[in-house]
Amino acid sequence: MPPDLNLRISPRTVQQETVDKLRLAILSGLFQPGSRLIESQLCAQLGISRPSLREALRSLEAERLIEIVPNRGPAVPALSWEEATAIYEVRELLEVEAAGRCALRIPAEQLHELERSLSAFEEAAASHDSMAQVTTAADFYSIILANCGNPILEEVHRGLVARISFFRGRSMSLEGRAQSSLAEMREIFESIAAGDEKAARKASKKHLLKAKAAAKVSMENGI
Amino acid sequence: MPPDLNLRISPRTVQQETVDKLRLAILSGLFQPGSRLIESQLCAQLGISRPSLREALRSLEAERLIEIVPNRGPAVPALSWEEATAIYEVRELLEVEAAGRCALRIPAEQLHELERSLSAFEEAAASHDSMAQVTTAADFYSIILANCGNPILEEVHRGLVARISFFRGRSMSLEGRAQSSLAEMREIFESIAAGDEKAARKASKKHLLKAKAAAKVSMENGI
DNA sequence: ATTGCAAGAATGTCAGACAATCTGGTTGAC
DNA sequence: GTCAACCAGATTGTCTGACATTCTTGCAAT
Repeated sequence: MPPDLNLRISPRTVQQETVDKLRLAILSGLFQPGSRLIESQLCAQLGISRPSLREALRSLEAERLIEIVPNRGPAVPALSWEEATAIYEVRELLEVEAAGRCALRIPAEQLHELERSLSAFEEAAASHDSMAQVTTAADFYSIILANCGNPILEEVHRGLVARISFFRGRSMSLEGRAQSSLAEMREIFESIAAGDEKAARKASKKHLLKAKAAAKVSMENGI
Repeated sequence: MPPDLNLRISPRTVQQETVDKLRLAILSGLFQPGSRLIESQLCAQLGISRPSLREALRSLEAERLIEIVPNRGPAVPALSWEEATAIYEVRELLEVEAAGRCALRIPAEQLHELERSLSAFEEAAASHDSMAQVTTAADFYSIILANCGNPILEEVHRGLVARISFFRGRSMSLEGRAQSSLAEMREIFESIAAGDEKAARKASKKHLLKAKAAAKVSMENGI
């Protein structure tokens, strides 16, 4: 038997496409937090039937990207500051651990990729494009999480980060935040490159605390 | 405006009931890992329609309790040891943190409840009823997670524990594991009762490492 | 202005249908 | 006898349509 090349491309189903489209719409802020989603409208816009849409909505509900109240339907939850804080705290736990592990085990090639993503963020930071900043910063952390050696850590982290995407855009556009963030990320990168677990943990923790503080400021100013 | 009394009991929908029933069936081991779930059979057994069932299955898929491969349908995933290890590692992160926080902030009444749950486990451990042991041990940790002050920590933890429920039953029935577990849990409880964060973390970590080792042994022996 | 009600909108749930895909066993060729 | 192709049944993916229940909203009445 030839090795399983995983060539059997699993066909993308309507429900998968729909979940992806809706997730993207939520993460990019197309649906305002607090706004309700009307099934019939979404069906028409996406060109799919109600059963398919409802399956997709259940997936997103389980991801906590939307809330479905019986007889009221789905809505994008408005994150309270307490909830956001709780998420930031768990994120800290995970990211610090991931950064520490990464320092001990990241392969050279992936380290190079991490460096490239840092450069991409540097460019975005200079360009004052806060959307690009969020994306490239997310890439940076994705690489760290992907190389920490624990796929569950990565999976849980991705789920949590998605839920606070709303804040990330806002906080990144704070005066000076991008530059500060860049310095912190560079410190993380260099600690990992040096294989210094302890320094990587410390730098990662510092970065997250500052990010949390920035998110708080932006929230208090924001609304 | 009067405070939100949350008296509006949200009606339980068919899909919620179904998710709960199926989740219970999976966690209790009624569906063997690796076995496929046939929609038509489940519909008949549960007395519901296919759309409702499929919504429930999507929820469980997002919880990672089942896997749905396009055109092959849902199945209970057979956890590999690597995956289980990864889950145990993240669980350790979360539980250690929760135990530490708990030591600093648990209210007296909840502490008492924790003590009661410890007694319940003690009783179960003496009775050689491994099902009761798993349940009561889960209760014990639920109380800790519920009082750590971070609902996200609790939520993520619950999701992870559900995925390794299969192992928990097996490892708890190992010779002497229940008694050993009891001693470890008592140590955790006493650290928390004393308000000693550091000790609580340490005890919690020790407990998890042993649980992981027990799970490994039971897995290697098991199949 | 507040309350109550009625029309409309939206959701929860079901039944039935059909095409696409997978599975397993049978047939046929070598 | 073994292996490959193939066919029938089973199963899933998706849609349409329908209807009862529940929520929302605007209007009317006090």
